[in-house]
Amino acid sequence: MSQLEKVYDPSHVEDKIYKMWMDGGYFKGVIDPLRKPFTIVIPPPNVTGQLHLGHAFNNSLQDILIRYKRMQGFAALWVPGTDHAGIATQIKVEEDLRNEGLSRHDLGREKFLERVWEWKHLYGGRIVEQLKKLGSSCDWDRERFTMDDGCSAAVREVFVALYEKDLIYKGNRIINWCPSCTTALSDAEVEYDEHHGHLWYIKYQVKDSDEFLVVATTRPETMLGDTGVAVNPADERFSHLVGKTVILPLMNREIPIIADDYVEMEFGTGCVKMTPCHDPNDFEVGQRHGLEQVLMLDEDAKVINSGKYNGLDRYDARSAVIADLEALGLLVKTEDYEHSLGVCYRCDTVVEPITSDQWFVKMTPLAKDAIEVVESGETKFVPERFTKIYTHWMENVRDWCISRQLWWGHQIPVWYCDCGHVTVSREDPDVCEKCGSSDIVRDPDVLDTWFSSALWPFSTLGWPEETADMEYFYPTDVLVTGYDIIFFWVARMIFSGLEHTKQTPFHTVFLNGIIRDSIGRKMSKSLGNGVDPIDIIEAYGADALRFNLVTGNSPGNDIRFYPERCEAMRNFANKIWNASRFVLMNLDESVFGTAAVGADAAGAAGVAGTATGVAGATGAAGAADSVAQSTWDGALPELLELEDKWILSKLNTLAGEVCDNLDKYELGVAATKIYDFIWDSYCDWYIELTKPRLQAGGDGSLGAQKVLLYVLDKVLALLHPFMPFITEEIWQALPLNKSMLGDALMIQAFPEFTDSLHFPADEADFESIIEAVRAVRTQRAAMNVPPSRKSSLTIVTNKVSVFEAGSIYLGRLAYANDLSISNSNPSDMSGLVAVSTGDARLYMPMADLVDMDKERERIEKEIAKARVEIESLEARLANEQFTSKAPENVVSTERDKLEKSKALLSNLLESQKSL
RNA sequence: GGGAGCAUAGCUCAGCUGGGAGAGCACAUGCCUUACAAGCAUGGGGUCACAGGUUCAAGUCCUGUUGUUCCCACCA
Repeated sequence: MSQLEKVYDPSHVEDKIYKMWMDGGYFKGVIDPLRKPFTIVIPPPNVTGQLHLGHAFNNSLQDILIRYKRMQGFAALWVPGTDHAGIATQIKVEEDLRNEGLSRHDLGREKFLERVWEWKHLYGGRIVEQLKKLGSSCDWDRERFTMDDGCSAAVREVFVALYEKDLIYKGNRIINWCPSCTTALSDAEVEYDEHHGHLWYIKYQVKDSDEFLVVATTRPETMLGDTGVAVNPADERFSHLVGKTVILPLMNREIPIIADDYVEMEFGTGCVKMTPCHDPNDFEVGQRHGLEQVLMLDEDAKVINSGKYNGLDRYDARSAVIADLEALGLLVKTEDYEHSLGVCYRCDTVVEPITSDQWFVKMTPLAKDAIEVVESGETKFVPERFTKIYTHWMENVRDWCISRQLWWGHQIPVWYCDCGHVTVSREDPDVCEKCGSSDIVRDPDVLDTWFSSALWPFSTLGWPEETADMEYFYPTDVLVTGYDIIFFWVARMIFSGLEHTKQTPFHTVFLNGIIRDSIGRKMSKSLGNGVDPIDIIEAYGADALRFNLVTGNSPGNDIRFYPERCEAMRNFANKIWNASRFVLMNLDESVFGTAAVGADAAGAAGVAGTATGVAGATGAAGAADSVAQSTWDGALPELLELEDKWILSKLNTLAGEVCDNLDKYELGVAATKIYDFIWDSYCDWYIELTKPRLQAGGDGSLGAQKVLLYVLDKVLALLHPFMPFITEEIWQALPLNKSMLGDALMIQAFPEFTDSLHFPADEADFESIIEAVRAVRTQRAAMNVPPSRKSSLTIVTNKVSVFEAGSIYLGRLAYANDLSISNSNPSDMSGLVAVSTGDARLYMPMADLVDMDKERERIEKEIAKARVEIESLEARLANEQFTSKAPENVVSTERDKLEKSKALLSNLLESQKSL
């Protein structure tokens, strides 16, 4: 009857289903006063970027949460968008230009920016399309870009507001300079790598004396900019020299010897050369002591202000300086030295600390509330341990350098006038606001990319306008991102949200780890160990990729990625596919009416059709049109068999636990439970159990069909957030009352726990049957009996009615051709092999197949084991400490165990008699 | 110099608020049992890093040790 293919092929399904969702408008976040909103904003990927596994992971998590909440009835909104990624994007376009033999300066600012926009239009859609391949249910009508008009307006508003509150200032301070990107960087944008370098010891002669001071340095070329030598005030070795001067070698400059606590007496020689323009510490010491500032490197890290060294690259200058010092006999010694070096997070170039005029955000006043809101629990981190990392950073944060010497980005809204006045304005001014001169020049710098990202949760919803979206969807709910950008992004969103909207931008920060390769290395371009998610999707399907990423790991932990693991997940998808195929092909047309027809229709439009190449023609419309319909009201049969209650009760428990896990962000645990239920409980047991009923026909068969379909429907809903494509594809084929339910699984109600389907006693009864079946199978396997060899089976049990209820399938599961169930031993025990469980003894006439001596040995062992178990349980229950202190349910569980062990022992002893 | 994570089956990892260890892959044996061989059944394999402690009860909580990874930090 069913024409569904035997093997699930995601490539014929996913695009079609995605289009169906889009056409249905199911991703739209709709303002509905009757519903609660649930909002997630995407961490905007770089507009020039390509999807990597980190994106795939992060966006899978977001999609799971948003689909779950949507199915729960929330007005779910997932806001997508991309980031202009100042440095990264500018570098790429400049690379392009370089291939044409041009630099950005050849084009000029305006032309260059045109080029970047062109680039953006060309590649900006790529990553968005890749996100769709993953199944991301974003509201694409609300897609934003950090440099679109709205976001730019937000940036402008924030800059001016902070300036007016005196929280933004311009200052000449020491900053991190990337000579390759030729821009300033914030502290967060510098990464520190261990580096083996040297420590050079250089002699500085004290003026008018034959004494020398020896300084140690890792960057000898910076001596060209030295303006002092510092010693510790308590250091008696040098106290007589403080206040005197030394002659700076090579430059022959007279510089003072000063005393400052910053100097550690034990380190090096106890004397530190002071280069205020090129070292953050020296800068501060210099400020305290009024040291002169000599800048000795320009923006390309070439030497300036240093006579014959001018124009040398910093490393050439280092060699030259060392050679000259050595020639003069001033180089005392050179030691190998391990130290950390700051490099640019975009291009890995060693950064230079340089004094420079830059714009800064004052952090201390902003950090205060941002700490408070996290410590009070108003904003929570999941996992919780990241709270400490965040607060520690926030408590020690320094002012944020926000100006960048780039062209691609939000240009700083500041205009300078010859009169000295600085105009900072929300609107582009024509004249100086003070003197009225039209001769004003705009600050050429742009803002740090993260300045605009920091506003993302509200700029995307229309702020600073008072939009309906802002009103309804803000604050957002959960921010899902990698722990590696807590400082760059999360922290800055929190203080920005608090400062500008007076609210925390989200109540939960759900952090995910880093994806590593199979041997634990970070994936990187330079290592070439990256895996393209699109390749994985093509090979195994998006559902398999998602399931791989989300199972087997816990929140905040890194993941090693094994493509082979996707195979297991693809197999799981195939398992569901075939189980569904089984259910569909067994539904009775006369009862499910249009159902069977509908199932076929969907199958034809979906898989069977695609397999014959018709898919393209029918496409998404085909799937939507062929939604299976049924007149079945969805009600369970009045008479539920034991196994029906068992599976329904397990499903019910599962639904409760999955909701619970998802609410606690334990996505992996939830996914694993669904996996186990589908594969183990539903496929390996329940479907097998229904086969005899389905073959027998009648009410029993119909009941089984309804339960099969009911459970499949619910479990597809449970699985849908994790594996959206295959679940939707199958659901479309299910004969349900879609006119009542709606046309897509993704908008069905998410199953939850209900008392009416909770049957613990029946579950336990059925477990007795499972246990008995397993015991028989184990014994047969031990005897090497193939399933094809049937035998009679005599079950002796005090749960006769339970086993009788299972008699229809017991024979099949235990490979028996003749079944007898009673509460007393068979009259003739000769030639029987027996296995025992707590509730039954099972006799098979296969004595000829076993070595009786070994069989006796086996039973002896089992008896001994049971006795040990009983002894231990009795001891525990006899312990007054245990019975009085342990909770009642634990004690009763132990009593049950004891009863069971005793029953098992008695069954073992009884079956021993037959040997 | 601070801080954090991790250490569980051959491999990769789950194990939520303490009640007697799981999955996937791998391995072994037997099966084409009419949904699925991308499958079914059965099995082997773990002093849960080490040492203390709390508790009636400890992979699970506390302390320390070792190994490992990472983050932060102004020691030239």
